Amino acid sequence: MSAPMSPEAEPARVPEGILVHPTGARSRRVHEAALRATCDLLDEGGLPAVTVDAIAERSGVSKATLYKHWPSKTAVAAEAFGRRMAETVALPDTGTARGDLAEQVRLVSAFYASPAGTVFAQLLAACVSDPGAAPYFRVYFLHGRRVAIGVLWERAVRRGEVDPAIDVETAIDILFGPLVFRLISGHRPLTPEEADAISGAALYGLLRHTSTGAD
Amino acid sequence: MSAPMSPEAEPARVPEGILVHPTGARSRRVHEAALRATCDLLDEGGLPAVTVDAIAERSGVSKATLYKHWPSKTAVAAEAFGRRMAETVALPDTGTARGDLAEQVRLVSAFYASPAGTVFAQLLAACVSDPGAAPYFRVYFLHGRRVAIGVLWERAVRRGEVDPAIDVETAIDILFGPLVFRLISGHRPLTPEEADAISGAALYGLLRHTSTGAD
Amino acid sequence: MSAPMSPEAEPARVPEGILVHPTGARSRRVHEAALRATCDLLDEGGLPAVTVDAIAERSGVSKATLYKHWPSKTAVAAEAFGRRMAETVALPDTGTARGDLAEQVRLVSAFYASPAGTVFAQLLAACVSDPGAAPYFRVYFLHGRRVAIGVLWERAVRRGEVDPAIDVETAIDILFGPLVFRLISGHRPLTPEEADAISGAALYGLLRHTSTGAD
Amino acid sequence: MSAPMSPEAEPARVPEGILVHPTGARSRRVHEAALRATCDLLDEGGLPAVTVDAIAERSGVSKATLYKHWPSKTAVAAEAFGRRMAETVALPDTGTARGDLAEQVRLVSAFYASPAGTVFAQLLAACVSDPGAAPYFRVYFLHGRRVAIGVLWERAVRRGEVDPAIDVETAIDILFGPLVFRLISGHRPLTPEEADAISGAALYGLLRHTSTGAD
DNA sequence: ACCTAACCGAGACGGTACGTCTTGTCTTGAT
DNA sequence: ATCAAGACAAGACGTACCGTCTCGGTTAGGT
Repeated sequence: MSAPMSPEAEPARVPEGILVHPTGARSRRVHEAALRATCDLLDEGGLPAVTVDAIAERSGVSKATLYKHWPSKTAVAAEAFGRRMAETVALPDTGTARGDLAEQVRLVSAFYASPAGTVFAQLLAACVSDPGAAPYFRVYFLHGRRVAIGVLWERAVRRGEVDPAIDVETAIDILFGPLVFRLISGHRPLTPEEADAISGAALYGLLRHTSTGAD
Repeated sequence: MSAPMSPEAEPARVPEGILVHPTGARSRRVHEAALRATCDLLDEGGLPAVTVDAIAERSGVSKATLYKHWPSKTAVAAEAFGRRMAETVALPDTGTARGDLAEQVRLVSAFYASPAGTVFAQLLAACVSDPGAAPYFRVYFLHGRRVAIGVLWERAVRRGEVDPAIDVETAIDILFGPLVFRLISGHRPLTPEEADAISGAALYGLLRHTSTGAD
Repeated sequence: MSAPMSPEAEPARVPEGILVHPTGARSRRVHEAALRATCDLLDEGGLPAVTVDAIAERSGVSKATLYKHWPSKTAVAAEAFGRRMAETVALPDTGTARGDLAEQVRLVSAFYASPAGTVFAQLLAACVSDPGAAPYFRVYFLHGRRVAIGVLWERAVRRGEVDPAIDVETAIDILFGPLVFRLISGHRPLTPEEADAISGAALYGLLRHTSTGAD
Repeated sequence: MSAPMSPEAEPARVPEGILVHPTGARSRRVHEAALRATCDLLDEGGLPAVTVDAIAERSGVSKATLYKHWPSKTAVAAEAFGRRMAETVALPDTGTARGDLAEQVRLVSAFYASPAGTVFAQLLAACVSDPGAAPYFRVYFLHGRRVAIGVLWERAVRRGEVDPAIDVETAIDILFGPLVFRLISGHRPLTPEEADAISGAALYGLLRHTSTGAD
């Protein structure tokens, strides 16, 4: 949680792609005013409501200054959204890996189906056409989520419940990629039942479990 | 594959959300000219190059007419892209389900990593902020793909190689959702190795295969 | 009042610039339906509300047919307005020429200040950018007015009250030109008092009346 | 003659209806570039050639900026035309009021019959359907003309040649209203002879000069 | 009673201009 | 030196209206 954008501290240790604001005293004030205004705008109208002019007007930070702190409005929105959502990550602990992971898939599915999930989808989509914003989204939002789930996975590996040969990144993508796909394309709903079907298939695999008896 | 937009044929059987242009004789000419021009634009500059004005200028179809045929430029691009890609679906046949599915994941991964994959990502992203275009993308692109993979899955089910309790939709999302997630967010590369890791984990499941010994 | 556009009668005796509709039986119906619809539109929103599409929709007359009967929408509006206003010309008879003319100036001033006067101004203005419509406005509206005032003038000439050397056309323009100028440019109001000031100055001339005797 | 649009000078003393652009340093450059381009367009194709897009392209001033400086393209054209014509007002001095006024009517009549007169008519007409532009036309064109003629009239009043009871505004309208009427409606030509007929009738009045004694 | 034109409705279409919106750069002046 | 305020160019957007056109259906008048 060390503030990765603290400018005067170590401006060199910059996560690649993330701007470090100019020199540095009123910067903090500017930074936070902009993020707060952007949060409000996100609440009111989602990403479409986040306009550089709107942020400038709300926050009292001028457009020129905004462009010194972020490469684009999407980056501001990504950072604002990421910070706001940072506290909402609550890890389940059901006692078993399959229980934890299934519950987590349910939770994320519910999150995607909520208003905040809409904003998430908008940000994800915006990053496609705005590559400069992608690092912000990864650092300020995705990273925290992946770390959290990494904890679950590590626990499961330690317990010997999951296949240790599988990379945690792969596991995450298999569990949540389907949800993301549905969120974006909207070809299927994001209900708890669907979430369970997905986690079930992901945990046990698509192949037939012939093992037990004769086929 | 009867032209689904032929108006006088069956104007009633409209896939929901897909516009059927008003009456309809010169319509066909207009429709195809617009799609052809849009394809060219997609080739040259991806979705950002697809502008209503550009389509109009290239195709000789006026803007007003374009808006009578499609709800937005994204819809035109989705239909154009979908039609163009319709023929490229080639199903592997390796003899086993796990071989077929793994190969298909590799193929799709390669597709996503290609220039056309970039356009795919742009369209997917655009549909988030342009709901009117989503049906076009689903009908003209996604549908064909899902049907094709459905064939693979059916074959696998018939062979008894995969778990028949798993819905084909769920299977598809688990196999390709991770690829889509990576394509959009760019947090991980789309290499053949990664594709294999994903298909492997999806086929065999995340849980530890205790099967060998006593359970 | 003889229908000057009756086609089968004498299609040759066409006032220059006025279209004579094709051959001729349903023509009358079309003609009148269009004019009636146009009148309604003029009432509701003035000339800006008169759109070719709007006339077509209201009247049930197709656009193509409208263009066979009139060169432009302004022409339709001019004819419609002219016919509608034809009956409103009421000539004053006060006993003296100066009384008649002054009263007429007051009446016309009041007309210009009324809603119908707004439409008159719009039509006049439209004729500048739509030369094809000008003949319609002259024939169906201005002509009747000028004829009516010509009667007044003739009477005044016969009575020996006005200068017989002055052309009636000149007299008309001097009396009403100022009103038209004000109507269009809006630099001065169109009140009864102003009307009297204008007719007074026009009747007695701008020069000082030294005639009587010593001053 | 003091630049009436200099913003920082006295932004309050605004002729009603005339926009005063927001703040204002580069404003002057923009303002003049737009007016110059508009003048060129007026020369080449009259008011119909004056298009917001055309002005923007020619002048390098963006459309959005144009709309911040003027309420409509007609307003730009009116200001451009007015400024351009400002220097052309040359007052006659024949020694007598009737000579001066008659000559002025001839001059204005000739002006109306010239290409510039066509533009004048177009602007006058456009102001009917574009009320926002009318103040511009009055302030930048009509006002100068009326002031100039006011000088003539004052001189005539001082000389005791004209009726001092007649308001200068009324006199102006009676002398030039007929010309404007003819210009717009085109019912009569604008020849020098007609101009003399008009000024003669206006100066001496319509009533018969009878009266008293010998002529 | 037909038959053959002309006429008509309906409305799609290309074209042109509109007025608005957002982005990212640049300038000015105050702190 | 930094910043707010905001003007500005660029260019896409979606709409409106125009005038032309193509399509069938209808009506009439000549046979």
